[in-house]
Amino acid sequence: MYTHVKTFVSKLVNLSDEEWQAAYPLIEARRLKKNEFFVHEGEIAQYIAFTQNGYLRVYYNHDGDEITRDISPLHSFVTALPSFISQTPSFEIIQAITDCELLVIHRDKLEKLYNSYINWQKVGRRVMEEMFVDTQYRIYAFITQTAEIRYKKMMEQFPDIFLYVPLQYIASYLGITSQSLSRLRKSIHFDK
Amino acid sequence: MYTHVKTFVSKLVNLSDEEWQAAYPLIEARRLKKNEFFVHEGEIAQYIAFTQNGYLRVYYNHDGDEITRDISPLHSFVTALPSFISQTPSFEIIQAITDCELLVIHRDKLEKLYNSYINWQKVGRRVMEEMFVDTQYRIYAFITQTAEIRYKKMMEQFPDIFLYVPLQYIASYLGITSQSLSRLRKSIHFDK
DNA sequence: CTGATTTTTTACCATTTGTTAATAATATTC
DNA sequence: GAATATTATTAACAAATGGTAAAAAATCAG
Repeated sequence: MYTHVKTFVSKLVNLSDEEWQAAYPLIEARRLKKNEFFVHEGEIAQYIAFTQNGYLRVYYNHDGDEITRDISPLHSFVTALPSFISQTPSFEIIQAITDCELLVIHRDKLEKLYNSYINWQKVGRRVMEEMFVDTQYRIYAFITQTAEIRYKKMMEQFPDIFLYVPLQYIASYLGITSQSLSRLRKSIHFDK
Repeated sequence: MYTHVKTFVSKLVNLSDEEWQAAYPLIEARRLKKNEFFVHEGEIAQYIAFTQNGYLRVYYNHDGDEITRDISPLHSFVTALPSFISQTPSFEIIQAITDCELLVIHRDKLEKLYNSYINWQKVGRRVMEEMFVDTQYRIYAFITQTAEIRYKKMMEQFPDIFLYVPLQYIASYLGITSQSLSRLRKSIHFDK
């Protein structure tokens, strides 16, 4: 059950059996059907999720458009961080793109884990560092690359996402309209 | 001497006097003249800085262009994180835009501090969380806003930066060429 | 299966931004 | 302060992307 999350975390921090044992009772399994919400708009995000299976989308409503900030890769941590950190209503919405199996932990229990084990605190720090670096690369991509290149690189890096995720979400993630993505895909096919 | 950094950190975590006392001997003051480097290309980033005074620019060389990922606000933490974390040669370059007064701490000493005090580990996590959230907002801005709006918001949020930082760096930070920024500034003036 | 809904594609034109090149303005150095 | 280097602006054209509307394709619900 914990295979994937242990693999993920072990790459960042080496935890003892005892430290893992302390965490297990705090973790819950949760299933989401496609289109179900993990965080509603205006709700205070109480949980952080690790995706065992399936894909989540993080987005918000902007003048009637849904702006997709993130499509979770398999086996990654997801939460509406601004809300989760400051316990304020979330403008970000998290929804299941496919049926999902999640491991989730409640904020209070995570806080307890953080405060009881310096190594879990360290996991929190290391996870955030990695997420920050990933986001930095995405900013570099926005500055230096055209939408076409961003699209091609995304296909290379996350080919699985294209099997399950509607193109309109991918377009928004890439920072373009779905019409632009269509045009771009067409021109790529003719290039070959 | 530590006023600004204490103000900054205290907003995230409450540290005891003892915890602060443990940190002081590990912190060094460093001055940089305008255009001096804090991290050279290819160097392994050994230090993280807090800007007491002055502005740093984080950028990298891309096909002969310098791509500015960050212009440090006053009183903020700066490092070339990918290099700092993994101790690999840095593709990111950090350079002083103005004369700077920095507080710096060596990676090994920071690591020691992290491993000795759970609350310092927590500071590391909280700083990363805030930086991650800031970066997320920047991604939303790239997706939803035109360069003109990004420029206007940057003027509101960091008016001081415009007093000291060449426009070409600001243009790159905004994801456009300096020519585009010029055109955009011109049209804004006529709007009023 | 079939009608309804959602998603994707297409087309046309408008807008934004990039590219190149030249000039103007500003800062730096001797 | 004059010469040099750097930075900022301008212009004309090209390329990328957006907006709107409609059609086509795919998916969903009963």
